[in-house]
Amino acid sequence: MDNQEVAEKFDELADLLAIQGESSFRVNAYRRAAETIRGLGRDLGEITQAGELQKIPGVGQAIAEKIEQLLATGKMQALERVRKEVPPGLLELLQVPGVGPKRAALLWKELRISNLSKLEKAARAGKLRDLRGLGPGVEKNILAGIEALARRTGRIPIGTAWPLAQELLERLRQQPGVRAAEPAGSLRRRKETVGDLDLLAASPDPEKVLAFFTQDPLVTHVLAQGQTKASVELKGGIRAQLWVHPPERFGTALQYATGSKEHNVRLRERALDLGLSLSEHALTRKSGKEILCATEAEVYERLKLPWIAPELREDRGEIEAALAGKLPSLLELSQMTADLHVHTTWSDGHASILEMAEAARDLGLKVLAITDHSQSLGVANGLTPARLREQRKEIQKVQRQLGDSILLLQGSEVEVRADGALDYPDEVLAELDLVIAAVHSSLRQPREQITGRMLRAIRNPYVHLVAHPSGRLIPDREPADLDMEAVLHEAAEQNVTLEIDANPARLDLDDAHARRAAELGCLLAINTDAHSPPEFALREYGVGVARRAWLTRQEVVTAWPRRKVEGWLKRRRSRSR
DNA sequence: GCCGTTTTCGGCCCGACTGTTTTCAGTCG
Repeated sequence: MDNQEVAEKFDELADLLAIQGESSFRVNAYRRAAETIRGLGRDLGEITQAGELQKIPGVGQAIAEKIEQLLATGKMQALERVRKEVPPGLLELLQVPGVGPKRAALLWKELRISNLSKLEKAARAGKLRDLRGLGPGVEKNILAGIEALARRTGRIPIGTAWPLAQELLERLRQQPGVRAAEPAGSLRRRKETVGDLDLLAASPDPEKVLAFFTQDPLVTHVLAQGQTKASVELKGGIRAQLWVHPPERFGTALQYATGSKEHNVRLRERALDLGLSLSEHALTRKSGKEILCATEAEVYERLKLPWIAPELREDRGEIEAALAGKLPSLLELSQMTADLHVHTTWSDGHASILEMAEAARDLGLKVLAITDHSQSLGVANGLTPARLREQRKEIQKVQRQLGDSILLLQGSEVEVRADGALDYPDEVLAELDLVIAAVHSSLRQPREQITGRMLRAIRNPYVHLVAHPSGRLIPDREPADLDMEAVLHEAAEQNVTLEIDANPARLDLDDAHARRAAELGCLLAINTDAHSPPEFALREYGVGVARRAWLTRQEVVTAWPRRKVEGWLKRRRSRSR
């Protein structure tokens, strides 16, 4: 059972107990534990064996025992018990906007409603309005909620959400009176997927801005429009909401809307410790006097903290680090110097070596590795050793054409075969400047097999880098069942660098594993895996993952100066002699 | 259920909104 599954069990336990009317503090303790477990980047099994479960924040004796039980038996007694007491269908009721634990319990107790379809039937029959605390309004909202649920699109990949948000924000910024317009929520924190687009604007005249927003060409429906907030549906069913705050309160507003919820809870506790109350409108002294913050930096300053980058705001230790003066100096897009994984028309790319090299140079990159597919990947027109040698000549030709402005490397994205052997013999690998090992097939092998296969590839002395290690595709393909902790340890041991594939459909490694990799001493490389020049722009999503993983320039090979990258290539190679 | 250089017991974040109410409960973010 992996971390994700354990987290889901605790979330379920929390939901069920909430329906039972259990103390919200206890319920929250389970939810917090679930959230922390999701962000660990290290297998709970490992942590259990090391006897370190209770070192996880929010995990005490009781939760530690439940985790151990889950890992050992696949079940948790406490959960099994409440599952018997609460009809399982009640959990899906919680998905309906307007139905929380209290109402779910009421619906069950009074009307024996135990699943969504029964709820819908009862609502249509007008039976909900007679319940205590409910009325025709709630009934109508619940029906609307059920319909919204039915046409709900899943989470939106950041690669879709970010450009849409930028387009909306750009138009807002051009409106007179709009002093600032920024993304907020998980979008600003650069999560790999977002639920909706949270946008924030500063203006002394909110209603005018909101009216403009609801008229945007991207908007298909206006779901709600008040004095400070509007909620709309965009093409493709994506939801967006805009809050407009007065400029002098924009700092607290942006801080609040950026979240995460967990980070904000910690921040408000911090405020209370300092005799202040923090809300989206202001910091308030006990006397009732407000302290207004126009910028986020002022909010953090008033709380006697350095400004914390949005990507870190997940309550994964950033507050403690800030207090200790140990926040990392996060990697920035402008620091990127290299891309070590791109394709050309030699395999399945859409542009020539020259076109890719010029595009990279124009973006200011100093090193570019041409890494077309290896021979066994027939569908992608993989290169035989003979074609590989021809390609080398062309790369050299382009290098002469472009001169010193950018260093071109000949690499290859070499298939790791089902048994862990690489797709070229050693003498061919030895001719390459850069060898990337990558798994594209047999991704559903059992854990032991695919882990062993990956470890064998990492131990190959010619391998510099492992591409998109988990093989996942968002949202279509789950990651391979890898023992990632073993993979990261071996990579650290063998001095093999791990990729953060910047394509928003991959973002692989993910943030949690990238952070763990760095903790273990691995180096990382942010590559675009570009198949055409415009895809170099995807770098920023890889940088987002790296920042969420607390990475600094030092840990990211593709942010190093050219000389240092060359040294890195040789250092690995010297091990192979 | 967790947590503690104020505490091993008694706390545990904030406000808007909605619909139901005559002062508040529930939900949401």
